[in-house]
Amino acid sequence: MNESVLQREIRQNRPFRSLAQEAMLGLMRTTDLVRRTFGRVLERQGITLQQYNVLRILRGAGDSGLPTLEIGSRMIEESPGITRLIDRLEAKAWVRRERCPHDRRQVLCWITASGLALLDSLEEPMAEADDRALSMLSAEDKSHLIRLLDAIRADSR
Amino acid sequence: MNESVLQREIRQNRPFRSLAQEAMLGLMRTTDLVRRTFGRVLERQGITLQQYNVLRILRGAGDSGLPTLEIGSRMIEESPGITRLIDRLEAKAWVRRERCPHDRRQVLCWITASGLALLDSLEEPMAEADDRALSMLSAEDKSHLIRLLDAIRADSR
DNA sequence: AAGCTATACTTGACACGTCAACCATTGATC
DNA sequence: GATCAATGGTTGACGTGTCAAGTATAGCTT
Repeated sequence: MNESVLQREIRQNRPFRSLAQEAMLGLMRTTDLVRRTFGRVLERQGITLQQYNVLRILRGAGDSGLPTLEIGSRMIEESPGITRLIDRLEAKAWVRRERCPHDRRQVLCWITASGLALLDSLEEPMAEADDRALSMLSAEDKSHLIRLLDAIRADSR
Repeated sequence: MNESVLQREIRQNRPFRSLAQEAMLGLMRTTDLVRRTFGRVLERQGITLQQYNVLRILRGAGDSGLPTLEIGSRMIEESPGITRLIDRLEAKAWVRRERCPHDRRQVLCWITASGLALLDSLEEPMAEADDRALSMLSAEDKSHLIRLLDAIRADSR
């Protein structure tokens, strides 16, 4: 009877139903772990992972800005969360919002200069965190992991 | 210039800093996706993914039950969340709690008969969800994914 | 121009994760 | 046996994900 790594990790004697189950559980536990690792890097600057993601999306959008829901669709969330997330970013002056004159239903969002400065200061520590989190994998392993994950997402949409 | 799958997915023109960054982002997006898939299966029974995990842990513990924080440590969370999570499970009568007579600081938790029945009824739909989520991967792919994830967790602890 | 539907949010409610502060009980120390 | 630190849990506060319901604006239909 050979016990898997994960099984021992969660002190569960019941065997996995299938490879698929073991992989899904591993996926969730691994992601929770790395998410917390990144969270710790970011919390030093008073920012959360989701807020960081939004700022990066807005930086990518440049001067033209982005409507609220477009930001939401580039993350994975449903809409309602985005409004409040951006409320907090605006409160910290990392984001500026303005009702769009052409279509008054939309609210356009831009990253501010201080938001850009924040992202700059996080560039290096975050790159380090990425590398450290996967330092045990070879380049080939990382590429393979990327391909496997791409495949999972491609099919479940 | 060849654009990665993920890059197109998030409509971001900036290239990834590294393979590690691309893999991390892929990990988070993929997990969010599958988490929501499972969530939809479970919500039909009025239960969340975390509650489901706790019930499974308690089923594994059997008649001797488990102290509150021990449950927490088998999940990934910090302690405070567990108390309230179990409050909700107790409210739905899927879990029973009792202060431990030998060490009155501890609160032991057991899954109830109706909790067990709930798990039984979820066994099949959850197994199906696992398989469907990874149906595009061969057995070899799944094993490889499991190994890669195990390796990541083993080193970041 | 009035009415209808779709779009783009916004708000309220509830489940979680996480931190900090707190309370009760134990167990070791003096 | 009193004191004190450690252990096990709970509570409050805040950020977030998600659903359902509501509001304002656009744009098409008639």
